[in-house]
Amino acid sequence: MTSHPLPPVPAAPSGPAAARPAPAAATGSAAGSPAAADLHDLVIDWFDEHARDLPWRRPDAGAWSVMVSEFMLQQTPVSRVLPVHKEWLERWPRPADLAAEPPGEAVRAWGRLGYPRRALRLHAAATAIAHRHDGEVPRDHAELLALPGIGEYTAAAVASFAYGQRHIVLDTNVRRVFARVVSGVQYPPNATTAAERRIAAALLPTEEARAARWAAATMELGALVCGARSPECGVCPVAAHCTWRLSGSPAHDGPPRRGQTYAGTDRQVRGRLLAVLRAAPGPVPRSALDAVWSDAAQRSRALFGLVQDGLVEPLPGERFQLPSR
DNA sequence: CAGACGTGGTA
DNA sequence: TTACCAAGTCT
Repeated sequence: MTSHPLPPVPAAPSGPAAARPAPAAATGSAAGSPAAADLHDLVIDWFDEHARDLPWRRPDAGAWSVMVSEFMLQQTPVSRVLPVHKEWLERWPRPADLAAEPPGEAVRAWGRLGYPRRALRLHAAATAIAHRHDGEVPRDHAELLALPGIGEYTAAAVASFAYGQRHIVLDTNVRRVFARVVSGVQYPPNATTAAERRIAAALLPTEEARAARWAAATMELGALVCGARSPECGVCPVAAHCTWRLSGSPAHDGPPRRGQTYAGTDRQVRGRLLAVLRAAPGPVPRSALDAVWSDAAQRSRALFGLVQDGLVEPLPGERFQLPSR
């Protein structure tokens, strides 16, 4: 089954509004349709053959490895997570190992992954696990959701990937795949909608292990084939079933999808400030922090914010360090 | 619900 | 070079 013969995929129409095949008009919920089972086979077979060999997917990877990877992968590419995840698991093999160190060490080891509050939350989550869950990453979705830094997606991802449970795992990759294959649009809405959850629920395989496999497979398909910028329909296992493609791959219409500026923002200043703290072995004087940004007002605002967020600890004598507790 | 929150790669 | 994008969460 690893050599599932992919059906030949006709080239996408390149001309203007060239004769488009009638959009497989809303054939209704894919729920009961036999097409659902077909999709499962096609995507899972593709996954069997093309899934990346990632550390947190190996048989010997425990729930903690999966959980750490999920935190790191929130808004950060796999390629950048790989080396840091390895360091973390070697240094802190279990939640209790991380919990035993000050949160500042988590922030320091987070390096340049970005969004360092995730490091703080992961440390807090590890502490909660050590104290209230006997050191074991909880299996229960609600208990996972109650941990800091774990939201709807991550709770479902850990329960599904680490424990093989049946959950709706809706991340940006899966949402994009469903938007195209099922809804026939290029991109999903900005925020997850009830309609998307309904589609995901209808498509989720009944059998538990298969549901977990499906979750990982659809995510991987979105990451490797059905990319945001360059969908490679030529190698897509479900191109023949893709509503978006069958309707001529219409471009996204509506308001711009995002708008994420960075240069000159408080975020950039925070990043520079924290970089100084991470590089220093101990407390640093305010003068060292003053050097990273010329605008004094913005600088102090950013520093204040970091202290408020618990990412920086102020010390007597105008000195600062990463949080010691 | 919109906006804040880091960083670096790619088109 | 600018702009978008990368396995979200929290307020």
